[in-house]
Amino acid sequence: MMRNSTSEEENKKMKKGLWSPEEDEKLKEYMFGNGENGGCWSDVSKNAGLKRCGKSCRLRWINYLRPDLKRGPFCPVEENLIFHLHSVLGNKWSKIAAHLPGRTDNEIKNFWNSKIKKRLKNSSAPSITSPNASDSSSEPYKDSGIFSMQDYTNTMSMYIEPSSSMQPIASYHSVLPFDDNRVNINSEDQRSCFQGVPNCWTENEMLGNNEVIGENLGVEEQFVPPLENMNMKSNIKIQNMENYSLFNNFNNRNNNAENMQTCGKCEEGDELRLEEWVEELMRDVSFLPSTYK
DNA sequence: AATCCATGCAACCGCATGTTT
DNA sequence: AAAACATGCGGTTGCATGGAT
Repeated sequence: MMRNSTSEEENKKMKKGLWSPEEDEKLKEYMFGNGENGGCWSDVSKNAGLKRCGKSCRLRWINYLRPDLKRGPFCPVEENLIFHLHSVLGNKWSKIAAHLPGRTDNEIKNFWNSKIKKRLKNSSAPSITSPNASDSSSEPYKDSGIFSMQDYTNTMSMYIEPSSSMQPIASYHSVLPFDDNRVNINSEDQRSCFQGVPNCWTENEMLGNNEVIGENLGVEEQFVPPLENMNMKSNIKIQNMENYSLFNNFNNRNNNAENMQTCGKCEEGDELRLEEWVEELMRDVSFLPSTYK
């Protein structure tokens, strides 16, 4: 990385506040001509003839001018995805945004702070940031209008019933534990939620039945059930160790039989309460990046 | 018509982290 | 190893807008 002589004094002279259409044009023109790798952001600012600091240019490009951005309101599918991912990742907006093609971390953060927080506040639901995993009687968010526990439980069964193929957490199919908004990607409305998903993807790929999704998610992704949302008394019968391993080792890009490690001390045929299963899962989190521990 | 208030969103700020010298 | 700088992230702020009074 080349150093730059961007002094404090220079930064003070930089313009702040809203971007004018002219400034947008300049930045777009430069970025289309040079690409995001055409230099460091302070160079972008200079070369594009903008009196903005590099940081401001970067933000404007990433959050507003990028051609692959999807504007407009969040569809129910996206809302559910955000909700679900937030329950797993917390306020890791950039990580959440990585699962929503065409959406920015800022957009999602704003959405969360305005819409979802309000909805949760209006309901009597407990705070999302203070899950009480041991309280089996609670049904968080039950009355928040965001999802029903029954739906959630049904969806969880998708993960844990060997009869169904295990779905990675961020597959678009598996992230619909809420509402009646089962995804029907044949519907134009729902399909529009997937702008940014490569056109070549098949329905299966969009629904997560393909390693393309896993590849797309990156190596850091893994299935981490949102503890606060679970019916901890549900029973899981481990009938298919392959799926159980796959479930627990989604972070492993190469989910082949040789590479699979088991997580916890479960064996085929074991019957676990979900509560126990989660304990098992959380006991062995050595594969998780430190940020998740 | 004027004012107040709530809301949504764009942008800034400070900090952490990574890279280069 | 330390300093300087760039980048990225999350929290926060402030402005624009629209609805209510």
